[in-house]
Amino acid sequence: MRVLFIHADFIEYEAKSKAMKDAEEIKEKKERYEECLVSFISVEEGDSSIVEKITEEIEDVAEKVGAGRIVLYPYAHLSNKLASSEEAMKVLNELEKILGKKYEVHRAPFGWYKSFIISCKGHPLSELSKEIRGEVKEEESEALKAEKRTTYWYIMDLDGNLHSVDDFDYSSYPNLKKFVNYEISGTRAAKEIPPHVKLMQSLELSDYEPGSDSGNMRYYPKGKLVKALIEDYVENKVIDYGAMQVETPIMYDFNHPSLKSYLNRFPARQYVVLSGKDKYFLRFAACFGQFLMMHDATISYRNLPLRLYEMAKYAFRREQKGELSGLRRLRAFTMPDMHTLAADMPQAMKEFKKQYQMAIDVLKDFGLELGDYEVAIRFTRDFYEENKEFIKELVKLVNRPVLIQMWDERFFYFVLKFEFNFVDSLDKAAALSTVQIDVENAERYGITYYDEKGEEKYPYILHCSPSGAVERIIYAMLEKADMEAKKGKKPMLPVWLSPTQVRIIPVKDDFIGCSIQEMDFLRNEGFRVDIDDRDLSVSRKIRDAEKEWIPYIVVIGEKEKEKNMLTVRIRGDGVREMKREELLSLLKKETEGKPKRKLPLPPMLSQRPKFR
RNA sequence: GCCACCGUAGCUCAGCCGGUGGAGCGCCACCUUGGUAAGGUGGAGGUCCCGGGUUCGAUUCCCGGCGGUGGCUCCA
Repeated sequence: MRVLFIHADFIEYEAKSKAMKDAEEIKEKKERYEECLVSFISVEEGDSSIVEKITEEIEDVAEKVGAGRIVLYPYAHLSNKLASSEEAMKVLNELEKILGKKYEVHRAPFGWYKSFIISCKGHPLSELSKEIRGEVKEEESEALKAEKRTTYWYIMDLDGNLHSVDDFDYSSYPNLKKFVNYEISGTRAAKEIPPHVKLMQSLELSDYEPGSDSGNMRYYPKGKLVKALIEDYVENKVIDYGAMQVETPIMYDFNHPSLKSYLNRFPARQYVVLSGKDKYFLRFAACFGQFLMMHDATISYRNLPLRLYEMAKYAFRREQKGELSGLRRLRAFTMPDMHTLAADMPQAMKEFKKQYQMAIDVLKDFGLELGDYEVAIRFTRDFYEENKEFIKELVKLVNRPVLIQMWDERFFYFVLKFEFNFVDSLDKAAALSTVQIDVENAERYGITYYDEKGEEKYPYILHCSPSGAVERIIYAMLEKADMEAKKGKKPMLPVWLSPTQVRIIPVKDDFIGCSIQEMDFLRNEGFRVDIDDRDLSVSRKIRDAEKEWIPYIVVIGEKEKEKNMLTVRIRGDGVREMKREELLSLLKKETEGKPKRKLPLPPMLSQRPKFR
């Protein structure tokens, strides 16, 4: 329903002629009402099921402007998806009846061309429009209610026994306790800005962008580099795993039949793009493009498991404003998204387990070990009854108790799912890696393969994000670094992700020349090196380098030149003298097997602007 | 969407119980040529978020907006 409210000194209207055959019969053609809230109403499809909600909204407005008299004025011109005239009449009559209990209500005739004169009061609330929608929301909350009724929570221990979440002994697993609280009851976090927000700003990684919508961040050169390296890393990982990288559009037609029904399964709000007369939504994952591609492909059982992968940049979810938080929860984010077609459940489970292991490995390379995150495994009761041993094996692989959520019935499109959840210092949990076994969408999208007998079949689809959103990885790394700093450790990023890996500090200008030589030596090996050539004291330059979390700081002066050695300050590990080759092999060791990218900033610090 | 807090220099913030504003950092200049977490001096830089009200006078008080953040609801 769409409503335009005008708080009026008076409205006067006159029914002129019938606009349709089944216009209602009327006695009085002309009416005038003083001091009233005029509600111009377009009844839309499905409104008859949300009359209650509509009355609440209208009452809300009437109360705000202090109106005791309401004029309901059928007005078809606010919407392009009008309800049938029968439904519209029904809704209007009901509104009149319900509102009539509290207010003096008048209704202008339905189905007539009318002339009217209105005098709007002109105060701030005197003009107001509302779109009242309930259809999707109602369905969703029903589903949610049902989910809550039939959801069971457990902790599974290493022997595969299920414990009630209330009775489990969490003394060795404080973070699991926090995670369980967060999942089941929600937490009251302290009123604080999350530590990673200050870090992302002070390290010049990323920042809020006031010129965009909330939750759309800007990334400074260092942040862009870290992000790009994470993306490179995940991309390499899934390609090694056997995925085929593709690229798909970021916006889709609202009215595409498969997408439409899938959208209804996803309650999150979308960004809508209006282009001419057409309406599109921005993708919230890479599912659509990949599914549509798979739909058109000719697939043999020999091709399975078949894996498509895309770095969804961006995925858009129009989260509620108050829910946005730094890099933890965004409206535009970067998500590696892989979909695997599996012939049958055994193959799907085999893939699931491999991807589970891959996720563990991936997080480890970002410095997030088992114990830095909590594991949740969710499934339907049927799946569990048939595959108890499989679940136990998953728990053994992480070697720690796991939160279990079980549903009597399947509410979502999957029968099995896991996530790795990072628990931060404010006791908030955020999902990182996840894999799901989808039993619904192959059919919805018409994705099929031909089996050994040449018969066309629906495969299972695994959704996998091996790392979770790239921004969330940065969030988790920064939050973890902050926790370590609070324990007295020096916070840092893994060396392969450090924007500057080696900072060279010449003791005075005379040594800039040989600093450049040292820089070039390491740079030719693919490392990111810069030189602090600013006119500042050595200790000041050290301080700045430490504040940037630079893993290796090299001071070059007379001593070094004479002895042909480097004095290297290793982050968190004191100062050591070494040959340049030794530093090189340290760097190689720290970054082995990881992607490399060039320094995204001028190597001379005097050339750099401050972004903050 | 609801609630709370905040909005003053590029950044972090102080201040004004009403008389058109400060600090530190950063930036610029000069001095200093340095040895492992801040060398010194000086300078430039402001629509005190916007609109209205009260007042002789509002950055300050009041009302209303807008923006930001945090919490709640929500989170496939």
